[in-house]
Amino acid sequence: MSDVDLKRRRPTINDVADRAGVAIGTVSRYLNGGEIRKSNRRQIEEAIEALGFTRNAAAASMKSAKTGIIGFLVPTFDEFHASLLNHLAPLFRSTGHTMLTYSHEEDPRLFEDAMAFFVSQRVDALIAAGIPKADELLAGCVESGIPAVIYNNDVRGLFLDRVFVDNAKVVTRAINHLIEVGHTKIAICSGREEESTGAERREGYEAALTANEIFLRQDYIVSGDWSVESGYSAAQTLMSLKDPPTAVFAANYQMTVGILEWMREHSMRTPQDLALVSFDDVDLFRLYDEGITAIAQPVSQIAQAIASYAVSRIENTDLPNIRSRTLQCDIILRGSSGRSVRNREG
Amino acid sequence: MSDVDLKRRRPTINDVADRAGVAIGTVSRYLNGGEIRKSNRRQIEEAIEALGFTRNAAAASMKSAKTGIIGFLVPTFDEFHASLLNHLAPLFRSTGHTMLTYSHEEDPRLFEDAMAFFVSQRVDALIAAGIPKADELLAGCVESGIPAVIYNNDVRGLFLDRVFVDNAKVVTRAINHLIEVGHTKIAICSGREEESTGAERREGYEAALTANEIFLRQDYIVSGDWSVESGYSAAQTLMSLKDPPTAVFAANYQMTVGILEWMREHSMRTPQDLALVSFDDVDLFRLYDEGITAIAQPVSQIAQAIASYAVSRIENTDLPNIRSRTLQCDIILRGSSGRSVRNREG
DNA sequence: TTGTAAGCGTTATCAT
DNA sequence: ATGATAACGCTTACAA
Repeated sequence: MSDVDLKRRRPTINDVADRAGVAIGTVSRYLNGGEIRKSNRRQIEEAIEALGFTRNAAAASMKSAKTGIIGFLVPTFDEFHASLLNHLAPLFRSTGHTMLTYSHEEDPRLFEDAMAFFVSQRVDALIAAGIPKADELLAGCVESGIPAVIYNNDVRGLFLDRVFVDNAKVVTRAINHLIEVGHTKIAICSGREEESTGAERREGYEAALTANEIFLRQDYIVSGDWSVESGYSAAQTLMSLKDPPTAVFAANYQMTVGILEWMREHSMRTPQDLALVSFDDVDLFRLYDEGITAIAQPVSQIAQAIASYAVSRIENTDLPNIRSRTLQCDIILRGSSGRSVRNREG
Repeated sequence: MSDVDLKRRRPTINDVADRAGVAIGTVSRYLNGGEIRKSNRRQIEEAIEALGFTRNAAAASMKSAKTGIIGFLVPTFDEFHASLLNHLAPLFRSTGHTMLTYSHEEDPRLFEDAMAFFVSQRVDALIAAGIPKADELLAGCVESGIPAVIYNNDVRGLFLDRVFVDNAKVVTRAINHLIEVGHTKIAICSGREEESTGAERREGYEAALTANEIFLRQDYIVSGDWSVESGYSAAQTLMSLKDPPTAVFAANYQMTVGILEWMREHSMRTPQDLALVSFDDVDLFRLYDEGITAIAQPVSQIAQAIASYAVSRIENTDLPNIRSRTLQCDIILRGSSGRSVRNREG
């Protein structure tokens, strides 16, 4: 049968058993780390080596419930997720799990595809950022009994573990800092308000102004959509006002990049022409000019919380309560929020 | 049996068939898009909905050879890979494939784990950056008949499709640019020379100097390991020379960040104090000061080449020849390589 | 310790 | 178009 040559049928546990002169049960036990007579062990190892056998995970996972796979639904491979994934991978690895990613680009249809895919793969757990409309989709996963952990955006009313950061609180602190330095004309370039991160960051902004009895000017509140472009046009909008702000808080990294681009094109510098504080901290902010003051998410802690929730649910399928963890962010003070020359209120 | 409630046994095609009052073969045909009598179709859809059935991919892939999965062995989620993955995902999606990532952190053991995992999952194809020692590992995958595409670093002697960029050529052009602007004391912070990208980028550097009859000073050649730290110490080393360079080429993004950090700490600016050209282009380089001249890899084209090689091999398992594609990079001229005041050779 | 055999949830091949 | 049934490659009792 040259058929074997052509089709390259992969060797199975049967082939290994044949060649080693033992039963398939023995080979299986060998593969799963059971006790094997020394001579047989050698035979089996020889056979596996010679045949180039590798266990078919699909077949294996049909009997044993666990696949060892944890599926991560990545919105997009941005800096935050890149960092999060880099932290998460070793954590899952150390508990014997394999993390696989599937990117959905925040498209609900792709999110659904991703979910369906992971469910069909019978992953042991799912990690996802809550996105608008995710609730219905995640509900199905909850019903099917697959443990899931969500982060970033809340999804109400589902039996899921959650890991968040205290967006509102840290933003309030950041705005307070701008106020202390002398700013009163403080604008915000906010993210999508349908997402709880977007809403919370804006709430934090408003809370700070209110607490300091600074009037909430609607023209200082510009809604972005997290994108670089929306940051760029927010800067444009704000700086075209008759009474432009002296400081702006941008609710994420990308929008800050957009703002910086606009400023560069208009030869404006920070903090002299506009003070700046950004959510998320990246290389750029450390190196840019005198530095961009930024809110750093505790990525390592976030990763740890996610991993521990996921793994504990896998190992103990009937933990009765939802767990929820809200972590604190740090503010990294840099030049962009420094005292500026001409920003004292007249 | 409350057993069902507790264990939450997932509904199978059998349960669906029972409830719909048809045979499992019919349900299977429905699932795979076959012709079904209208009344039955309705019954089946009702049953699937009511039961919350989802096909078990593992079971399915036991009979049909294809899994529809393409495995990507990611070294680390850095900016280049983030971008590459973002480009690749939709391409594979459009051909009906699912791209999954597994990160190996350039650790040969993890690389091996990743390979074994994907092979055991019977992925349809594998994408990997060549890493040193990858050859032995990838050899196994070639033997087992899984098509693979490698990029970035070459791995000689294996039947694999390859996608590269012309590292040497573009670096030569970049160095020529520095020479044209008046530099002769040009240093390099090179990457790992065991990797072909590292070696080629250095070769490009040397070729430019040689062609311009500039003596190759060994003290201007500092070996880094691609990391931020190695860039930082390279800057330190170079600028401590009695006769320091006036320009430096850094072989990747991270090392440039390290160099910039060192320069910032020592209040040096670019290009006045040190001209700079970097491999890889990122937000930072566009926004930094007067900008950092950078070599931009054609990520979109790289993704397209990878996807087309992978998909064509999956669809036609016996393409006789290895395909190889070498793409050209662009040089984005910015301020950091501008004519500097005090860099004319004395 | 080992062999035997019964599944696991699909797909595919038959008749019908 | 549908139903019955034999694989697919493995794990896991159970018997030996």
